[in-house]
Amino acid sequence: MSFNEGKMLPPSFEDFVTDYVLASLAMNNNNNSSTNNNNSNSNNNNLLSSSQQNNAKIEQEQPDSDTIKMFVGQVPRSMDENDLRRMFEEYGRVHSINVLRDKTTGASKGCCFVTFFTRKAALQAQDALHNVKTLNGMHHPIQMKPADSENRNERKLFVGMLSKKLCENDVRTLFSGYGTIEECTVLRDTAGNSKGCAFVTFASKQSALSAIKALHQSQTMEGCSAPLVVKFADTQKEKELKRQQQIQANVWNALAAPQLQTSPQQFSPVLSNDATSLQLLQAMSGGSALLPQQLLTGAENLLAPLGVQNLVTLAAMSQPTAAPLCVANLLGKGAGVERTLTTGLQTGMSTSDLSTYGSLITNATLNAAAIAAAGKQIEGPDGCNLFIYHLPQEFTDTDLASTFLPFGPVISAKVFIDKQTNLSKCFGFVSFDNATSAQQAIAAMNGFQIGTKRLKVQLKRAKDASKPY
DNA sequence: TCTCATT
Repeated sequence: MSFNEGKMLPPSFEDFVTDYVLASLAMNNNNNSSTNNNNSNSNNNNLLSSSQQNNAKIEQEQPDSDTIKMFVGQVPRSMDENDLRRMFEEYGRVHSINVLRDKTTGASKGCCFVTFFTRKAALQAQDALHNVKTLNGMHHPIQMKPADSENRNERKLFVGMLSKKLCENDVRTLFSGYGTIEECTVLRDTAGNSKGCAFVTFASKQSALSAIKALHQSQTMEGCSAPLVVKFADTQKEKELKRQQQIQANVWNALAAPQLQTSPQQFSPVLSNDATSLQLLQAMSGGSALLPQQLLTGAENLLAPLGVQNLVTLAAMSQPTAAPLCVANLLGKGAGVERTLTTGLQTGMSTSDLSTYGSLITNATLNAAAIAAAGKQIEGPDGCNLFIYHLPQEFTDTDLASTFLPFGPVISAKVFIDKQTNLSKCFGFVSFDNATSAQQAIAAMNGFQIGTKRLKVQLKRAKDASKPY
């Protein structure tokens, strides 16, 4: 699906972060390189027409059957299909090129596939470019190799707890007895030192399995705290999962930070400050390779002053299906990026007006405190009372109230405290004055992950529900 | 201790 199709869904928070950051970077790039007179501004417009042209060519003439489709990495994001075609055509006629792009933003992911008409041209290009030529602005040379076949992941091993003294050839030697090695890479830091782990891809899955059987935990290498690890490398899905967990961990760090008591005024200045917002987004997105490293350091500290009151904001932003607050609008506006998000859970919430948003938060915080101060639990009508389980240990009545206030008028919020220990039992009740708000809160917050646990948010059983008659 | 990217 193209990013400029009319029926586009509201972008996920992840995509928004990417979009926002890319837009910011793009603006900087344009400013910095205004003398270059490059055409990166019009990339998106060119995209559709160029790929249509490619499609037309594909129908007319087939490449040789033994040609190799190549994957090409370390491509500047500013290069489009036309730029790349020009580069590759030095090595032979190019059948097709496609730049890998973010589905939502259309921004290049910094890599592409290229298919030459002949195998020979593909290999010539690889010879001339792979680890040889470094494209403008890149810190590493072009990486060019046959595109991954679908089953590559099940032939690819991750090797951990490897002595840092071993180089690629040492690792190859170690694994050579189990089958043909297609690729072997030792992971290194920027200084070129081994990170103590490697990837080894065998030509067959059977070889990979043999290597695991024979080598996993077979020895403890020099300088390693645990025996050698040999296992299948993470799949794309697993990496995505880990990334999500990292996001939640960052959210959790923000919430569990010691400075939980914040004044209501603190929130809107944070949002109105572009640099801080960016850092907040980075911390929540688990960081991104796109981002300058120095901005990432200390992001958790920056998050701390936000406090628990904004769990719902964080929840909304990291969970695409639930977006009760339109923070994206505000940030987009602040960065000079036009974006429209029409989620409007409650009337008036979809405003792009920063001051309105600030006062919403302020009111919510004050209300939350007031509700918590009311003390004991009040029941709403049937269908308006929620049972919430897996709350963070430190969560207070006020936190609970402010978490659920954006979904509607909360008349009561109570975390249950163990009488013996005075500690939270990690569950509580929230009551709204209407059932719709309760349903919206369930839709948005049930399953929201904090650390390794997920909030359980469901209707509290009606008082007489347990009675069988 | 999972690469910068794999439609």
